[in-house]
Amino acid sequence: MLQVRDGALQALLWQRGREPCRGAWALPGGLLEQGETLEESIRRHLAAKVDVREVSHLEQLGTYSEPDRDPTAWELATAYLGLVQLGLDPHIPDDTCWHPVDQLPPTAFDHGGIVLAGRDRLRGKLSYSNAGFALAPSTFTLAELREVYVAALGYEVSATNLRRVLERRAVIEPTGERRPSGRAGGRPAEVFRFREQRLAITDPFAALRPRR
Amino acid sequence: MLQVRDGALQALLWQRGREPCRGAWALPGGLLEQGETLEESIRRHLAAKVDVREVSHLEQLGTYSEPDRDPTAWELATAYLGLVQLGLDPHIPDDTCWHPVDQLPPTAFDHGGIVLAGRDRLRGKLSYSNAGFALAPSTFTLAELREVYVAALGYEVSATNLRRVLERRAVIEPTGERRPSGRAGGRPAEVFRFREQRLAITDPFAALRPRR
DNA sequence: GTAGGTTTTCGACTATGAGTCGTAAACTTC
DNA sequence: GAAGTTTACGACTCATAGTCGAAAACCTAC
Repeated sequence: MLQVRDGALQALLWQRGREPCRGAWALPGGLLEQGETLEESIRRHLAAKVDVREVSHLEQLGTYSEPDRDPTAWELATAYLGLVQLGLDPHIPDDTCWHPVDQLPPTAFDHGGIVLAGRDRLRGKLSYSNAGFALAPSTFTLAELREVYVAALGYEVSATNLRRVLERRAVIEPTGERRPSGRAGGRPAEVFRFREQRLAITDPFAALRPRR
Repeated sequence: MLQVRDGALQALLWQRGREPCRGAWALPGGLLEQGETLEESIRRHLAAKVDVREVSHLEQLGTYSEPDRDPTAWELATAYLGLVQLGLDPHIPDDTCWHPVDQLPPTAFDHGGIVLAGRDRLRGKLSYSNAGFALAPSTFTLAELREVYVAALGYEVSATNLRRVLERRAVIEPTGERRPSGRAGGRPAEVFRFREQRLAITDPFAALRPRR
């Protein structure tokens, strides 16, 4: 579960109370039940930590099968990447906490690597899909959207470019509204929204494809 | 397992001899054993059908968990995408056969969808990675490489462009050799090779990233 | 040996998309 | 109203990709 908070991309982890890996931080999850889909299982276990309705996107990341990933038992794990929009602040239990993905605490099992894999997957998708919809609030100004992209990608992006690129690809559209900027005044910003609220690849690569 | 054969992208399938799905075409695979990695398991089962040393690339595709994907039992399956270079012709058993991915026969379970997912994954990676190394012969002329890309992508690509793009990204390099073209004569073609024989992302997106 | 046919290579031109920058627009506060 | 702040937008430049045509380098046949 990833979300942009305080200008940084953060992951939701909980601190294990018992062995193995007591005290280490782990991803939410648990065992699969009979006749259950992996996605159903993830949503069920996730529900113990957050309100699942606040998860705007969920996709399978990969299945980890190293025999020694759990020192006490032979267990496979299928990891999912979940995204929460900026601004939502789901209620979470006491043993649970958001951690910046670039400063992870000691993690249980291979969960640290999984978080980084999720981060990288997200970074890729931000460039060739409308994945931003799952991180940004439902409506936003360009300055706000820019902050989301900066936090998630880890490098500067220009608002001018961001607007041109996303508007040309028909990923975002203006709502027609305006929103006064912060307390310092200034020209009110246009309000935008994502056209789609589910993942769509933005016709990725003109590369190598004939024009007509 | 995908390979370009006869100018088309083809998948290796075997025909089931017994229920369930008797007579339908299935992907090679089988059950995971204790203490085994998923990749080890795939290689072990694959070895029953082909010489695994001829598989130039293998990556995890996804895990399928629909409860009714196998009508007789509740089973999860983790699918892998394997690639074989053009020109190799692995020895395969009698019940096994290559099928063009765009004209699949009736398939067992959800294997048809898995093949299409593998095809789409490949098509994406051809555009933003050096994945071509796993489909092309170890050395090749531009005309040959073009045929590989056309077969895999499903649309025309220009040899001029292909060369410029892949050379600029430092994905391929000339070997210095030349190879006389087909029987009709003509200027001998330069021989190229991929720089890397393992998957590498080709610094994907200048998009949104500052130049300096 | 030369002429004609074939295939590949390469340069020139064009189109498009992206990065940068500066200025205008539209507000706030004093 | 003046000064300050923030956003929007146009103009310019650069990089990359698509297209086309001519030249290069070979073959075969006469």
